[in-house]
Amino acid sequence: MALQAPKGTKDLLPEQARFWEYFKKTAYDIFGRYGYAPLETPIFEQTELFVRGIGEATDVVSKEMFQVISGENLKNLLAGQAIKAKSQFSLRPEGTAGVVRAVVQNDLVPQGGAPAKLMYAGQMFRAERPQMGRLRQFRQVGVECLGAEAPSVDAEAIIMLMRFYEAIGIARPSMRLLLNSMGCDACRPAYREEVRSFILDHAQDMCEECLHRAEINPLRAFDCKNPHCAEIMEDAPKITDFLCEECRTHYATVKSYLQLAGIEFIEDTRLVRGLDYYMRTVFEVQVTNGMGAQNAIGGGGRYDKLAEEVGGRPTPGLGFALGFERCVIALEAAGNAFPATDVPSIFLACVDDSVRPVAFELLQALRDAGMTAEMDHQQRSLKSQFKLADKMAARTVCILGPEEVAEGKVKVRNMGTHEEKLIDLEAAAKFLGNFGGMPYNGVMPGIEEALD
RNA sequence: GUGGGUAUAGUUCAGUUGGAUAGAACGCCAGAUUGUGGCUCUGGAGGUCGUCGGUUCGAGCCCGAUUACCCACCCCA
Repeated sequence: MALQAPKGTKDLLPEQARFWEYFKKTAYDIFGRYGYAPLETPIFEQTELFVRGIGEATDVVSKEMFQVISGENLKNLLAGQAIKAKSQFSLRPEGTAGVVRAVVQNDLVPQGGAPAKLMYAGQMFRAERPQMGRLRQFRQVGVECLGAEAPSVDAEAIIMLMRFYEAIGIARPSMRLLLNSMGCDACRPAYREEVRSFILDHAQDMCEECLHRAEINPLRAFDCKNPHCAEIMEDAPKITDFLCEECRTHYATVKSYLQLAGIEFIEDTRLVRGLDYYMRTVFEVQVTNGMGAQNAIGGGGRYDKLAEEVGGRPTPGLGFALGFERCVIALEAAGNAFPATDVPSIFLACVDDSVRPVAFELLQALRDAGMTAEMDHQQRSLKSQFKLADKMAARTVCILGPEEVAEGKVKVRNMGTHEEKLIDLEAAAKFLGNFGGMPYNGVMPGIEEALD
């Protein structure tokens, strides 16, 4: 059997790869207006960074990371030797930890300095069982703002996130923005305990999974898909009733900024994020139709303690990540095609094989002059060369036959108007440079005019 | 890690209770007066029916195993 791409990975075929480029560019354009600058971090990091940053008990860290190991260390490991912590690497399962590490390491938020606003785009890796909207290698675009605690940071991030979705063609009504506050070290522990005892009080009615959650991370019981559990959790204590004064004010301010900006949101007290570093503001954007089970196209929140966790000085942070592949699903489900990339091109058709060297030479000249040009490479008939030209949406076809070449000419055909003109081979590149950029149905200029 | 589903042409899929040369659409190739595309018409190429084994006079179809993919749980973007 032919070799295949690894499970859970996908090739981005040209159309999709182009869209990925467009997707990144659009994100960087929009986020750039909000002051975010690009940052590229390694695709693998010390495993310890993710363990400390994301949380040892999270699923992402405890069972979904791809380990990276050099051949030498693998040999040592198989021989029963330990690998130094500094040589234990994992492919990044998300972007935030690496960015925060880079901020700390490069001191991008010096004491008293302005916040560092950073954005990234790239592949993430999680060793999960693949399904719709869930791959082992997937692409995320994300932003991180380090060094500012104000709720305006949270609000503007959410605003630009929604702006981005609309810019790439996901209609506002098809999305819903969920918002919640998870409290902070001051108020969350008490709440957490409250939820834990609530679950234990209803132990006989809850699924086994939730009982397990009660001990590990009680808040995750809010995510349980079991309808019965969900029903019970409806009556569970709500985080919003437990927020401390600071968290309450922060949350209220974020909401008021969003309202000011006309961004609709749904307060969802059950929204809890699975990564340990989140606190205070958390949000998630979902698309409801055609997404399968994985309907979150983006999400994020505040993580004011993460920098310390990674060994830096206390630096508040906020960020989000959005999934490229899931956005593509949302776009396709809504019947939206990728933006067409209309590259006007020129095709050189050869009447017989004798003129191929001449065509080949002209082809390079056209490309050197900045045009997109192509010829047949399969000895096809003239007729099918024209079909090829059509397929690549060539506006112009140059016909080279023994007769033309003998006179040092080339015949230029406007595929829209069927107009044909004989011009000198030597002047062809210049002529086509002027003509090639014309609208499909445009009239060819006179030769003197074009060569002016 | 746990369930369920699918596997037939380049692609999307038909294929009746097991029966002779396995079909369609689209795509591809070639023609339809000379050296010229889109539309139309005609013809043609292309399949070890995922793989291995079993039942049977006979298997694309039934049984078992295996692999791959998909979907769901879980988790998350």
